[in-house]
Amino acid sequence: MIKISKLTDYGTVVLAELASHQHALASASELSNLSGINLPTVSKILKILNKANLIDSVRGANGGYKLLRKASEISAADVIDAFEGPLSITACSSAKQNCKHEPQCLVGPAWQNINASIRSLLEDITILDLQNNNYQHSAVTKFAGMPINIETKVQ
Amino acid sequence: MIKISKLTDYGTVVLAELASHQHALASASELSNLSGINLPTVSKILKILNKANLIDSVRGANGGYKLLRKASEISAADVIDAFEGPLSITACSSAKQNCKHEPQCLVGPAWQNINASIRSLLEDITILDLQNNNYQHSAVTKFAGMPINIETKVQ
DNA sequence: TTAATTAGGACTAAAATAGTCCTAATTGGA
DNA sequence: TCCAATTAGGACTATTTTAGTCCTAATTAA
Repeated sequence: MIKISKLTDYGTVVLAELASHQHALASASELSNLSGINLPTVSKILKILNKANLIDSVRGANGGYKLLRKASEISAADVIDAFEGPLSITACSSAKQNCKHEPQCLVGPAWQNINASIRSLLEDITILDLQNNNYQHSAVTKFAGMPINIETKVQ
Repeated sequence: MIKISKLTDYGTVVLAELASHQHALASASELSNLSGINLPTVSKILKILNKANLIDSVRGANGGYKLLRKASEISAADVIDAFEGPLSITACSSAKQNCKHEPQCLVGPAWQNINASIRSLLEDITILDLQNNNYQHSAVTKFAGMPINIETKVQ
C-alpha cells in the first residue's frame, strides 16, 4: 500500500475537529474526547501540527489550540508534510541522494514527475473538503463519480 | 513521506530491464548484474512479479524470466499492487475495516476519493513511460512542465 | 500558590520492511 | 543418467519505521 501514516490520518481528524471549533481554543483533552483518540497521542499530534505552523497554541490554565488558517486554506499536502516530511513517492526521487544504483537505474527520474502529480493533487484538497467529503478531483470522473472502494478491485 | 517501498521501486527497475530484453529470457543473475541489485533480492522480486502475473518464468538450465505483457501495458499501479497489495492511501479507507473511531471520524470517507484519484493517475503510467522518462500527466502542467524536485520545497 | 495546561524530548513496544539463506523441483546438455 | 543451472517456496534474521506512553519543565488564570 501506498499509505499515509496513522498519525497523519489522525492529524487531519484533529484539524477537522479544530475547524468545527471556529475561533475558540480547544484543549488536548477536549480534542481527545471529541475524536476518540487517546490523550497522549492527541497531545503528540498537536505538538507536531503546532511545530508545522498549522495551529496556534496557548499555554496555561484555559489554554488550548486553534487553527492558524481557515480549514479551506490547509491542504492535505500541508498535513502530510507536517507529519512525514517532504512528500515523495520513492526514496530515490531526491536529487541530493546518492543511490548506489543510480548510474544504471532506468526509472529514477520519472518518479519525480509522478511525485509532482500526486503532490499537486493533494495540494488541491483542503481540510474543509475532507470534512464535507465533497472532494471531487477531475481524475475521479473516470469512475463516473461513483465512490469506488479501491480495496474491492483487488482480491 | 508517502512512499512506495524499496522493493516496489526495484520491481519497476527489474521490469524495465526485462522490457529491454525483448522476448529473450533473462536469468535472475543476469538481471542482478544489469540492475546492480543483489542476487537474493532480485530473486525475491522476480518471484513476486511472477506471482502477480506480470512476468513468466522458465525453470531449469537456460531458464529465466520474460514479460507477460508489453511494457506499455504494465502500469505503475500494477506493480504497486504486486508488491504492496491494494493501493490505498490511508488505513481506514477500506469499507471492510472496523476502525474504532469510525462513528466519530470526520474525514474517513473523503480519503477514498483521493485514493481513487491517485490510483487513476498511477494507472496511466506504464513501465514504458518510466523507462523513457516521458511521463507527463496533466496535473504536472501546473508546474509548467518544469521537472521540480519536491524535496527542495520543504526545508 | 495551585491547578490546568502546553513544550520538549526520552523511551519502549510493536509492526513493517529488507535482505539472506536453505531445500526442493525442474530442465538442458554432457 | 547425472550434473549444473536455474526457478519455487518459504523460513528466518536484522533493520528500520511507526505508534504510543511517560516524565519533567514552562506557562498562565484564578
